Amino acid sequence: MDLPERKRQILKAIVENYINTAEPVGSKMIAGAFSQPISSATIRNEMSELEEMGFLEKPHVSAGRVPSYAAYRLYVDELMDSYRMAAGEIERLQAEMRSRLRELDSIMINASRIVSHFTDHTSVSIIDRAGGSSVKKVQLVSIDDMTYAVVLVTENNARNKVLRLPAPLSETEAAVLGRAINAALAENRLPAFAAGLRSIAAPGSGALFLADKVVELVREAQSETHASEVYVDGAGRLLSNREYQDPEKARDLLDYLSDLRKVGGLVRCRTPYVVNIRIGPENGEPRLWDASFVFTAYDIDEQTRGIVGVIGPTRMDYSRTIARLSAIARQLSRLASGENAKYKLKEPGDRHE
Amino acid sequence: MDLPERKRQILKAIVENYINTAEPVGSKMIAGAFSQPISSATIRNEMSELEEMGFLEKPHVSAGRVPSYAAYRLYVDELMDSYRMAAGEIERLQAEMRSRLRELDSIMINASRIVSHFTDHTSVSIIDRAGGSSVKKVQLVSIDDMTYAVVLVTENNARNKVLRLPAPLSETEAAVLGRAINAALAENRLPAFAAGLRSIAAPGSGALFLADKVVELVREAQSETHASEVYVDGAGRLLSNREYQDPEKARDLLDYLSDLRKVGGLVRCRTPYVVNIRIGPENGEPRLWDASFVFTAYDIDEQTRGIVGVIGPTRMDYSRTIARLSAIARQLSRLASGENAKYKLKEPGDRHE
DNA sequence: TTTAGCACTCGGGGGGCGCGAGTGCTAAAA
DNA sequence: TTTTAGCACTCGCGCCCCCCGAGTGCTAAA
Repeated sequence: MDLPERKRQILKAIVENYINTAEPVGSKMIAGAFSQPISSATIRNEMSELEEMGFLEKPHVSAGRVPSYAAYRLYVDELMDSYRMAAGEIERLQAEMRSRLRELDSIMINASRIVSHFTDHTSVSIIDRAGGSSVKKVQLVSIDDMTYAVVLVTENNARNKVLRLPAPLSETEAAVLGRAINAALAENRLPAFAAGLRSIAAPGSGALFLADKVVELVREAQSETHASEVYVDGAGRLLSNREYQDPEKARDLLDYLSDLRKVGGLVRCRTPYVVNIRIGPENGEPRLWDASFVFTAYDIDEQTRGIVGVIGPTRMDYSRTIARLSAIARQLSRLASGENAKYKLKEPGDRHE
Repeated sequence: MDLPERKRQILKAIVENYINTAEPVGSKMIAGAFSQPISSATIRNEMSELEEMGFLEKPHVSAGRVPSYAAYRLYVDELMDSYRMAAGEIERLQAEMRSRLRELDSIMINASRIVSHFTDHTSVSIIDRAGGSSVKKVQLVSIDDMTYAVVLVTENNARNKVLRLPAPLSETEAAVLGRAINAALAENRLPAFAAGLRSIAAPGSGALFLADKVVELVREAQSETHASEVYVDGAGRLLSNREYQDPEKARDLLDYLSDLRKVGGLVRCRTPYVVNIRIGPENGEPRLWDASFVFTAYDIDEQTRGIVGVIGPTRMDYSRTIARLSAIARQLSRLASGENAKYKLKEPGDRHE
């Protein structure tokens, strides 16, 4: 973007002012904010040009100007200073994270809580199994002869699902079935195995039902992020923003956020530790047109990636948010990979797109 | 409550009117609603008596009256007609539930969703392990030699937690440890076993760490409802109510709801299929003073109880909510116990307190 | 005991008004 | 040519005021 230096400075000042005050910015305000004195008339000229270029908008004739989406985009791409967290902030963050994140599988919920708390925005936390979480092992755990827990063991996580069988299955039968399933799984011919079983076993038998379910669960585990792996926290903080004082708007957004599958689908982010920013319409989803979604990924292991992000008004303090998010992501990754960081970590605010 | 019949009718009409309109109710309004003609002056006399008795309040001199908490209490206890769901409604409910609730352990999340959808209120869903969920079996599943999933099998559910060990532990060692733990668990001397292990095993060894963690997890499983077993859905629906148009109030309540532990603590409900109603201050929690919490429990098994409920303004349509909630609870229990209902089920709206 | 009538109360909505922030334009200064 | 000062103009917002009307309590008659 080959915008003359002075226009850039003016635009930057306007965006930052608006971020802080949520009120349209006038020419005098900006004139006062410059080091070398410059008259408000000059600013006005520049501003009306910036408006023609599509960076500013007027809510009405005699109010100041408000940044457009294009302005925010330019701001985060080129104008924004990167914010560095003070030592104290970082310490508080680390302390809080250490105390909360003792177990690996509570990472998601707690990450969400921490992000929301430290950024003062509504947060989203997602587990993303890139290309599927290659199930390594399946364990059938008998609860009673009609009820089994299927434990799927993946790279460094496990999850279980409890199923009720249509017909009883003894523990020894289950053990046999379990071995067969794992053998099939290792050779990657699980669906074939289940199909084969269908011709042998009695229809409606517990073993057949269980085998089918396992195939389904494994497939599910390997495909998309699913709802149980999306978590939203701090929804109430949305309401603190002036733009969501209108209950209609807030309601729309909250409703959207409670559809976790959709929220999970928002994220297409493959490069870890790069902070992604989606401003307004860039999100696709109409209900997010006046919201921004800022998120970043962290590695949990080679197959699994966590994503944390915040949702707030387009007028959010991007540079603070970015700094905090990436600090949190680095910490998370460090904790997830057991302190002995296998992955090269970037400095906060290094890159974003 | 020995209130004369006419006063009861008037109070009932006022409460119902207010539930529908959210606006203070005047004497004429009520006079018109009666079958035998009765003058507004008479109503006014009655109303001012009801006010003295603490059932009505005046927002200001020249508005109508608004029911007090006591009035809602009396209303749900004695005045309210019980609402019966139409056949169509029940069918839709059952269809939706069948399609959503295939797996047992997704009950909580989906129950919440269904309740929110059918009652049009914010819903809460909790798993309550009355007196602890007696862990029947512990399974150690190796992910790699530094990482294990501990699967706790309870009456008819399972949950797992992934732990990273301080030192490696082979799969065969884990199997031995697993057997020992289960033996100890069966005889209810698990803590003693872990303590004994401490004197034999090397400090900092994987086995010791794991054993300690298992003890901790079992204890945790046996104690309180914990955060991962509380789920809130449809938070946005709060904002549809006139009383939460004020973002301040809405924010307070949403913040409260996002503290899941606290929400879990709200519920002290031991009798299943009885709809409990906590009106305003009855909830204890100050942030719920102008909200009502209506909930009911359903049996999952002898040890485990699910709780579903809704949170809304004190002016909520109690009788519809009660009918729907108890229909949902009965369905849930039926599904959870595999259609062959072991528990005697009540009719909807039968009892509540 | 009920009812009609009446004076009184106030909250809320609408209209009018003035303030002030902000703009665009023009003309002079740099 | 660019910057700046000056000025007329616009218009949203807050303020005040006032009136309307729903609703009340009281009193006196049925």
